[in-house]
Amino acid sequence: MRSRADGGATAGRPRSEEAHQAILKATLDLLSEVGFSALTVEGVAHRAGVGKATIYRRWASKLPLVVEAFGELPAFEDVDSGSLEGDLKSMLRRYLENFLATPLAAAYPSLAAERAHNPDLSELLDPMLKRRRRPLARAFERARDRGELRPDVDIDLAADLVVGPIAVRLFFRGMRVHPDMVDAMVNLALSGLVSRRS
Amino acid sequence: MRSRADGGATAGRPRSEEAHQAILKATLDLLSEVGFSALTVEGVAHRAGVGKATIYRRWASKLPLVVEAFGELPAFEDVDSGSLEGDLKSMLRRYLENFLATPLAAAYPSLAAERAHNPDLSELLDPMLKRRRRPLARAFERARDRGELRPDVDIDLAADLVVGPIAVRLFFRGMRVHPDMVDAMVNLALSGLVSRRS
DNA sequence: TTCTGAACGGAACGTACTGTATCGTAATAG
DNA sequence: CTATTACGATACAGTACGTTCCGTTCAGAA
Repeated sequence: MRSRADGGATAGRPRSEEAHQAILKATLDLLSEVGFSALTVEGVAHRAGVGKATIYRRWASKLPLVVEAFGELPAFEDVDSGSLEGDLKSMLRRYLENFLATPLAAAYPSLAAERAHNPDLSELLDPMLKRRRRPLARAFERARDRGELRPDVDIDLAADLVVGPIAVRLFFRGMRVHPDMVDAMVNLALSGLVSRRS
Repeated sequence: MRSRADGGATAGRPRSEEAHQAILKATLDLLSEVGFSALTVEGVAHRAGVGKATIYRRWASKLPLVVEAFGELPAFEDVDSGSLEGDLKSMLRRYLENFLATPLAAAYPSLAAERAHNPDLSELLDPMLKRRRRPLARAFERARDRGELRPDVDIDLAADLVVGPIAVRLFFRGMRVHPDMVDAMVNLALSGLVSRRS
């Protein structure tokens, strides 16, 4: 995920992997501290102890840099507990436990907003988002194979149903979602809203 | 929602309501065209045909200006169809029909991201977000009173369950959500994911 | 009517940042 | 060794922020 050609084995000084990692780390640290809007390439350069040109040799601008840094943040992890309920609760609990230790809350919505006016960004983001979501999709596939899911359920939409409430609370309402809340959320998505009376 | 004191009835030239509305309109137009990041106060001033100082006399910075403009964007509208299903489908369909005609896709996530590093913003946003969500909450209250909801359902969480998938698709996945998709989404939230076999 | 004061658009200003270019030095391959 | 790429630090032209200023306009008070 290098936005700029990194040159093959040619005569010349090789790119410094140390600088590369220092830049990504500085980006994540500053995202946490000041958020996306206030993040500057100059600030990243200073924090990472590199020259600005070093950053611009690798990334065309702030946005692709933040996209790559974003890709290093925690996503859903594979869990196979034997039941959909177990998978979902475990996965979401893990995600939430990681959430507060990362700049996800500022980075993810900012990237989402940028993409509304930058179609090129979708090409960078979509594969990454899909990858990050993959463990969740697998949990649903297993559930369908086990006959746990209603037959007419669209798996993609099902995943959105489970992830949606958490995303709204974390990202849009700025709420603290404690990992213990996961149970109630998953239960609700699994059993639905309507009274069994109908 | 005036961020700067607007002076009572004193001797002096009164604030121009025309300028005020022109500024808000220019803000929304430019949000649509260039998004939050690329929106500049200088650009808004030029588009609205006002001086920069005119904007800064009313709003401390770009952020409160965008917040006020955001508050003018479509939200959920009150619908009372007699059933929860009818209410939800109607409300969400209306919301989606309006969505594409507004800069919601860029503005809302950006404000959400900003709030992660600006607690003061929560004080501006929270009342507004609550107000925008109120019709939805009322639909759930009516449903509970009619006995349509399962007795243990938390209304706030229920609303998040319904809104969540749409929010994820609109804001985070950059998907086109056609108003006709509303039926499947609401049906899924109402009936849940799990097979009736269990 | 004049006086006072707030607001107006346009412009100037110091500061910060963008993205590019440059420089002397460093690290490689051939 | 030469040629080449990369490094950090710095300079540069351009843009935008937020503040200040100016001449003009719009209102209330006297």
